[in-house]
Amino acid sequence: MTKTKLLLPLLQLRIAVNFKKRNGSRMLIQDSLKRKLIIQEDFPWRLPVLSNREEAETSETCDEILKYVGGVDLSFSKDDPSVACGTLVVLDIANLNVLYQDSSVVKLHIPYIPGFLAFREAPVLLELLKKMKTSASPFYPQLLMVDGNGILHPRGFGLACHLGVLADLPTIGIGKNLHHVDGLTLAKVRHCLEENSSKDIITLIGDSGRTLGAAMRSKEGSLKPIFVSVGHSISLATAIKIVKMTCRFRIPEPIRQADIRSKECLQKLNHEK
DNA sequence: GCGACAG
DNA sequence: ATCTTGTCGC
Repeated sequence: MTKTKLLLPLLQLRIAVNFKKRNGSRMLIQDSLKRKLIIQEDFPWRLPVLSNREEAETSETCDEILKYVGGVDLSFSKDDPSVACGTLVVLDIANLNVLYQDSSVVKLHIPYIPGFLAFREAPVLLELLKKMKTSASPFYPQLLMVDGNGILHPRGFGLACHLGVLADLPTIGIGKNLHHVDGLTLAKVRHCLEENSSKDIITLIGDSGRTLGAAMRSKEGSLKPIFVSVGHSISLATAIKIVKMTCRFRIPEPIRQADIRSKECLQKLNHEK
């Protein structure tokens, strides 16, 4: 009896120390990957003109035009939270049709810790991208939209940045909830949105003065915004344009489709059991 | 010390 | 992330 009363706190202490150590090394990894991060335009293509897309398709120039937009998301099993399905989709930005889809069911060993989402989710998604690249699919994305933040992150290096750097792809981070960072709070954001009710986008500037992203009412008259931030090799202005082009509903279509299809994948798996 | 904390 | 029904509206 007394033994357990003594050992329990010791075990908890050990666990807490290990937790701190692991996150410390993860912070170092984030800092070192961050040196490769590009926060400006760095891609070979240009945006399509959707109002007259016929013309854009057969443009006289030989410039590359953005067409293949990827989306990634994970869903989790309700029975076993360590079982997840990662999905990669690629849509045609001109009509938002799904051109490619692939899913992978995996067992996760790393827990979700705020600020360290990438260590849990990135491995599966990178594997899906790698598989697509090595299979020489003609639809390999020119840009990736990620379910999670970019530089809107405690150390300026969220999941979207992590994936962008490691996959060497332009990425855009999309948050469905605000990660409270650099003095930003939901109350402040709501206040700003109410003040400028004419605008559907407000820039998120932290206490440090840095521009971290944008809160965007992607659906007409919707109160709940989405949070757009730069992932890799793109500017916030371009990221916002692309998000607008891909929003049929509140969540941009590439991410929404990845979400829907990853859930379907788990459903099927459950059904087979 | 307390609260906050993407998915 | 996940558990959850109906319901109000275009």
